[in-house]
Amino acid sequence: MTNKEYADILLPGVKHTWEEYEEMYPERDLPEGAIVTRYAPSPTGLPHMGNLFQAFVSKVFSDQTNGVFFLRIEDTDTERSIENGIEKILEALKPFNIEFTEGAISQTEYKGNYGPYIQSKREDIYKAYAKKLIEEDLAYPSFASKEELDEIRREQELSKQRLGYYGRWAKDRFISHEEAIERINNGEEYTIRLKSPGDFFKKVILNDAIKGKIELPENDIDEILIKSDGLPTYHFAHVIDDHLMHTTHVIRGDEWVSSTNKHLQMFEVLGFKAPKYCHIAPLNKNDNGTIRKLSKRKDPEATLMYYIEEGIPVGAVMLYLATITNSNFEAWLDANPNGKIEDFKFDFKKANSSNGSLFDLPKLLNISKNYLSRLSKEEIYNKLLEYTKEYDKDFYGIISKYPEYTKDILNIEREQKKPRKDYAKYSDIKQGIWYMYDELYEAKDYEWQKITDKEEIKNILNTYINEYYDENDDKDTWFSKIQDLSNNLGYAGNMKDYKENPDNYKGNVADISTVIRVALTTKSQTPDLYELLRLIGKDKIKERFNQFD
RNA sequence: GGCCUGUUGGUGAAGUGGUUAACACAUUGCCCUCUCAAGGCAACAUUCACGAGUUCGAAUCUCGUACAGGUCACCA
Repeated sequence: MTNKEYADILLPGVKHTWEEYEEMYPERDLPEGAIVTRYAPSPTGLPHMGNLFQAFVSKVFSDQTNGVFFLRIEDTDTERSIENGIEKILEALKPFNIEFTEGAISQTEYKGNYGPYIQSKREDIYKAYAKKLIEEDLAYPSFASKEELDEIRREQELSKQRLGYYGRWAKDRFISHEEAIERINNGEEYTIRLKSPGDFFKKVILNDAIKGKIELPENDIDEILIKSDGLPTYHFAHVIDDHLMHTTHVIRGDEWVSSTNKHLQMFEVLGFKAPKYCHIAPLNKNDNGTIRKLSKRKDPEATLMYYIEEGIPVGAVMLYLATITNSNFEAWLDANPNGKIEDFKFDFKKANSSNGSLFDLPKLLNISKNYLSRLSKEEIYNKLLEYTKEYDKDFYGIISKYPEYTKDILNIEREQKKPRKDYAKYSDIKQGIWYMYDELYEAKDYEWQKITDKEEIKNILNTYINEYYDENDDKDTWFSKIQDLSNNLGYAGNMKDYKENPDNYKGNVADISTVIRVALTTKSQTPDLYELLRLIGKDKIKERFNQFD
């Protein structure tokens, strides 16, 4: 019996030969230096921050070289795959502007010439290549059951040997074709394993684009290529797919580095050119002093929905991911405040090569503050509208009723060189400006400061509104009138005077304006009082001044 | 246990044989100021986990130790 006939028996019904597949997926026609990357999740749940980070890095590198960034679904674990996994992944990623140039669109559709992009639909392809290896006597059927494998492991542990199906432990390597066929005919289940040519005591070099040179022992384990359900293992699927899809850079989590010797070996054995590997460190978190990987189950901030629900701007999240990717991004942004992520040249060498970066929420919030302060009033108004529509319907109703008024409020000290930075999230905004709306304003819980005497307060307010306040004043005359008022009532209009001789005065101009501020808003801390008064208007100011008693 | 990787201030980090060891966040203090938010200025690692070695010279190179992470599935 020839090896070819043997391969046909082991993997029957394969429609195409590997040579045919090679022709079906030719080299890509791309400009010099174009990077082809992919995001290759298993549809076992929703993507989390770590996944987003990986996708972000992959996209950034392909974008800046006019390359390709595609989505491949790795669903060879039928047990763990969830319903509508692809749609859920796409939907979760959508708000973060992760768009793919090609790949799966839904369970049944895809775009691009290298599909299908769902591994369970590529079964024939993997088998075609497995057959090639069987024909070349580089792969063989293995009948070892779960129990037998457990037994081997036990023995290895007991005798303190390296774990795995290799060398003399790989007994099925030596099964004759005849015996194999007989056992198959008897209905025994089997896998296809690689006949590993590796020597554990020799080294293979992985030149990682991020981590640099890493020496690994050659792989000598007879890794499973095709599982007994006919689907490939991750390792085999990765090698076949990234070869056929012409991935130039495999960007993945660094939990894979210790398996990379297997992958390099498979590329070699199949005669393929291996891609460049870029292993990125995981996102960590400081949990009461211990550093651990960000966990989807334990950490709310690991889930993508957290950011949407909290109202943390997606744009800020992306800026934060950019600074984690290349720490010099931050300095660049500082020098180019209106710079876009697309304009920054990312570099693998500048990526964090250690054991992981701390995912620091306070830092992200700081970036977010700056981000929000740079938006125009229209931009922030529209974003706020979007957010409240989903998460604060009452407030949504109010701000959509008064669009121009709301924009003016949001614009206080905004469109200037050093804008206010008081909000890190869309959800912070309401508590900063609620008192500007009659629908939300309540004349109670006044935060009076130094001046608390009711009669004194009334006197200040009445004098101010009747004798001093004029809506047509510009800011300077507005303030000088407050100073006049202060002087006339026995308060220092000038802070310096007050500081020099505090005993000469009942108080100072700050106390006076605080009274006005609190009477108007109930709060002692607000944005610029001049703007607030102007926006509220004289009639309503009077109304509010009369409400507190 | 084997294999791989890492360890720079409270935190994230620059740094690749000669630097006063960048920068950012946080913190503290001062200034500015009608409150706040900002902004400005300053302080914060005599030292880069520890121990040896190479070198005129080491955070940077070598070895060892400690600690941390990853990985050793018919999961990805």
